[in-house]
Amino acid sequence: MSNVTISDVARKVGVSESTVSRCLSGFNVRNAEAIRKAIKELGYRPNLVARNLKSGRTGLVALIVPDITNPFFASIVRGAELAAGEDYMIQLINTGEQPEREEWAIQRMMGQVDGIIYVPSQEDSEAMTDVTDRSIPLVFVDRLIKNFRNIDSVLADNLTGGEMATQHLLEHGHTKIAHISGPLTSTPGKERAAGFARALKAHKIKEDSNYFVESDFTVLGGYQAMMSLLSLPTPPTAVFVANNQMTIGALKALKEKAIKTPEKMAIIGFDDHELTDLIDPPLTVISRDAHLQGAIAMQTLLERIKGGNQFPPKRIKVDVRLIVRGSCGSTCRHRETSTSNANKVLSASTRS
Amino acid sequence: MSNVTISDVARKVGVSESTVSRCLSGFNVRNAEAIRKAIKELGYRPNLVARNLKSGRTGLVALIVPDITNPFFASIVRGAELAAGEDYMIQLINTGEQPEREEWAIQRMMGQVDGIIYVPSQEDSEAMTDVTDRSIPLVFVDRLIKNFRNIDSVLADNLTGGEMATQHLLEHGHTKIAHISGPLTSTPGKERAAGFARALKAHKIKEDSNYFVESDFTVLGGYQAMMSLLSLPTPPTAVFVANNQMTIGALKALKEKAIKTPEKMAIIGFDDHELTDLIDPPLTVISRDAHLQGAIAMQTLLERIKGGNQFPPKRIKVDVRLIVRGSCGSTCRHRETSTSNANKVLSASTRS
DNA sequence: AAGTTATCTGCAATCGTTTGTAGCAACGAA
DNA sequence: TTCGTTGCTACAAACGATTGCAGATAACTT
Repeated sequence: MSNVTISDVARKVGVSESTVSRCLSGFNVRNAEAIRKAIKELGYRPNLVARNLKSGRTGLVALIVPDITNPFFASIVRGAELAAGEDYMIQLINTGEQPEREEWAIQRMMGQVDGIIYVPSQEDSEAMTDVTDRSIPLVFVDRLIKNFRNIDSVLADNLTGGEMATQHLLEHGHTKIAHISGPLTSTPGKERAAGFARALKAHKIKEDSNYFVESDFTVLGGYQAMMSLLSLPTPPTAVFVANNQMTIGALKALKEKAIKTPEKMAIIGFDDHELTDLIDPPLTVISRDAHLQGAIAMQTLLERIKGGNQFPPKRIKVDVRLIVRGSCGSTCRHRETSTSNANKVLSASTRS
Repeated sequence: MSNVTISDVARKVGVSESTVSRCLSGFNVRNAEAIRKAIKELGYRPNLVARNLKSGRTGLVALIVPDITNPFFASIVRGAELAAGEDYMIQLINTGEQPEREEWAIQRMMGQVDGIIYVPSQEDSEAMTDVTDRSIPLVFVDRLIKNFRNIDSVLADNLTGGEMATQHLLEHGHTKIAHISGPLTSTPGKERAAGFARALKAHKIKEDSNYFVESDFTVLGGYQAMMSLLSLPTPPTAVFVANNQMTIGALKALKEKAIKTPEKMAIIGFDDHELTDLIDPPLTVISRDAHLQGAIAMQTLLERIKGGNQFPPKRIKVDVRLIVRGSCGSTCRHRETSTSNANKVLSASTRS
């Protein structure tokens, strides 16, 4: 509602609009003082929309995430924001994992933002095909859409993560190990499940389909999945849960059934949480630097916005690490193992 | 980067730009079919920036919060987004409780958004005075800035909350009760501390300045505060912590010192958390509906955007309630007490 | 003092839409 | 036939800034 425009300022000082404009952009101007004074007195503030129309850029980046209430995504957003600096602001959209809403959001964002950082819910999404046509920079984070082969992405090393988690349970002597997976239509769901399978195979343990429950990354889903595992004739003695929300649900189920952890049931989660070392027992997890992941995504996007399609699509994977606490049985506390020690480096290794 | 404009479409069909424009806005147009076809073929998408310039509105609302990583603020944002519907999108800014960044953000937002929802960090902020001059709709959430008397706000009933928390500890027989407060320069910090004081007074317990630690709403702050309480010659037997982050810190301190809760130290927090019933012992808290608070804020803002300053400033307070778990001693589990039962109603009671 | 350069200024076009106004055709009513 | 109405359409003027261009002024040079 900026009532006062640049021409008001110009008129008051007695110069042309262009002079005021140039004064604002830092050029040398004769009546600079008077102009600044008039600007202050009138309370003039440049209309960014008009400026954007002329310049063709908006200084806005859309961040499309499933649910900001999930601390993991909140960290991604925070990391991205910090990496954006003062040049770009963030437009946030929660999709609730609903593909229709994702499509709506993308459609609506195009032509209003300079780029999009996108956490899609499903790997196969036909509806998104026309998005690529439009030449708006896009970066996938955490998950991707399969038929978009030429798009930048910043994922985690989910395969190794799933493998490490399962391996850890195996090392504690478990053989009846279950996996509560995310949707197998999503990148992390699929990859973590693959890591689970690979670790079992390496130890020559045949997969029991009863011990594999595909869920939906939600608290409720995790709760139900754990409940169904507990109702098996011979329940597992250890569970690898594929994300933080489902782990919470699973823990609630264990608590409700008064099942002792780790004695009766060892549990390992994916993605850490500020409270994980306060719960009973402290939760062992596979973790990664979500902040970093968001920052890299933003950095990649900004390069793409500046540089266009000059460089080939990047496919970055950030490292995961094992944080051992108490929920898988006795080990020295707080041992941390990382897939590499380049974890904190912003220029993370680009693989494959 | 929308290369193709409305005039490209017009030329292709052989009509004027205005006809295409009217077709898009739903008017009856002779060659509607041909126009729609051309739009599809050319991949035309209206330039929202240009449209906004003409219409004078951007369809954007800024949400300025301290830290989206705090689940409480994440819920506020989520609630606000849902209340915004499809008409308004959300632009998110984290301030990290830094007043300079808040000021920068506000300055930058004005002229780019239609309204601002704002969680300020300090009650006295001189720097913000020129913000009111500009007639851009603004709503305070959770906290406010004092010298802005004529601005809408959606706060919580902090006074009652602080009182209820302290009262709860008193009912468990505690007399040596400490308070880890937020910054007394912030609305909730001040009001919750006032509630604490009022409850003590009502029970004729004189305040011990050793038992009052002013902290900063952060995990680290809560940790340090609890540590300092524990190092007192006669430590308190119960603590009321003024927000969720500090409570986490305080719990970490207790855990580190291996102090049993609630036997050696009862603790009650402010604001709930998905994990509070999984920690050991489950945490008793004062809680409120953050989702609702965000939704009401957005609703108020939209009314203000539409209606201007026709109606007087609203000062809304949402109710708080006590959620009893285990951290204050044995009571029946999961008892809930609310200041009123109108909690879930979107049109919350407007007081004072 | 005259010529050359450097510095600043205003005009007008532009970014991509929307929208008021006037013109035009078609139609029914008198 | 003529007049008023209706229903579309095109033209052009906005919205509020930026910017190339040419003209004006000032500041040097010789």
